[in-house]
Amino acid sequence: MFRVTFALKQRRAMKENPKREEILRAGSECFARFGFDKTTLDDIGQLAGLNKASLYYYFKNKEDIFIAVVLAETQAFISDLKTKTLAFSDVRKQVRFFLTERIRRYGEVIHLTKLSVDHRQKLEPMFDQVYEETKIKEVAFLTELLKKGVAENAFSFPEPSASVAESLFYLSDALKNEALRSAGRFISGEADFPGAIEKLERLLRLVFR
Amino acid sequence: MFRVTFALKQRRAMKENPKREEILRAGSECFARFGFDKTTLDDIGQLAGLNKASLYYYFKNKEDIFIAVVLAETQAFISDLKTKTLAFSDVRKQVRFFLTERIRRYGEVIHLTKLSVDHRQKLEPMFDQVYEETKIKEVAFLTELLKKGVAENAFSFPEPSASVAESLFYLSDALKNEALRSAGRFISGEADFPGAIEKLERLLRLVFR
DNA sequence: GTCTATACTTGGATAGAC
DNA sequence: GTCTATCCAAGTATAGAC
Repeated sequence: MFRVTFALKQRRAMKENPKREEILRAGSECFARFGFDKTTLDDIGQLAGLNKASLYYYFKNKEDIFIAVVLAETQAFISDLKTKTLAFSDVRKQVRFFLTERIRRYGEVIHLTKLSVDHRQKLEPMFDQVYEETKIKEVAFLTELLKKGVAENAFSFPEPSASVAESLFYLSDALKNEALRSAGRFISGEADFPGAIEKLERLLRLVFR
Repeated sequence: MFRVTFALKQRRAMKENPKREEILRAGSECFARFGFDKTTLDDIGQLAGLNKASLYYYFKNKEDIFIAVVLAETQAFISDLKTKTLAFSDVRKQVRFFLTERIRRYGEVIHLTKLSVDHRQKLEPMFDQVYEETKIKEVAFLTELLKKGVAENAFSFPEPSASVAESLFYLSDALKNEALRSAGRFISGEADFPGAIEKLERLLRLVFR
């Protein structure tokens, strides 16, 4: 329910506000290059072709721009992940790709989370919110994949596909987060994503026999 | 003459001022990560373990720190280049490596030149100075290589080694700069150094028969 | 030599003209 | 909707205590 409201707001914002979109593009570029702290509203404004004061017409403050950027990037990330997943012909390969790729690709998006300790604490609730949003969609997608696999007799489970999907998703996520945490959370650099992917693949080999 | 004075100043500064050295290390790290504009004196001070006001005991201002960092990095770059060059046994290979490697390696040092247009104009004379400094040393080194090659009968020229060295050096430099300029000078990113190296190597094959 | 205090400049944010 | 003017906080730089 919240999800629907949210998605609608997003879609409307995107379709009916080209300037807002432009600001998001500018923000995304600046945050990626400089990180949150080192990005100024002048940076974003100049890139978007607007006076910095005008940014406040579209967003509450700098953090709000950042949140919107993270949200948009996450959305695009998931959307692209689904497309790439469905390009595989074999359902097992789809499941495997979806679960491992989201770990690997997380490393590419993570530049957005170059935050000072101060801002990290302030923005953490927002991250959790985006995270919950995304989780629901991802689990739903994975559930569809599994159901399809069961229907095609590619594999079978003693439990409902939805529960299996949730378990597998949490597994993938736990491995991703562990890789992150061991490298200092929200600090880019040296998270061992390849290690996490390797662990996950070994586990999938067991699950699929 | 200027060169000698300069080198002495450098050496004394390095040997007798461990704190100054520490500031340069801190500055180098910050400038590399954030660029000149986005680096604050607090960033450097904290990393060097000094109050930002104390930085002014060692340096005139922020630009002065930046200049010293560029100088030190350039020095280290050339010194390392010489060592790596002399590791080759064949004189021809030494010449070839020296001329191509300095193009390739320039790309790694270039992060230091992430400057706003404003600061770029202000600091350009300084860059030219460092550049002239370095050029003399590099040409001298290349001249030695060529003389050695001639003495060993590895190759011969109708002109003095010093003039040939200068010509070859300018060639290498022109190719480097062209690659830079086509990508927007002092902007890192997409300079075509591989292309420049390729051109140079083809030319060297002609020069050495 | 290093720091605190402070003058001056730039960045984040608001008010209000157009 | 967008901008100028303006407030307050952070950044650059200086003066001066210790």
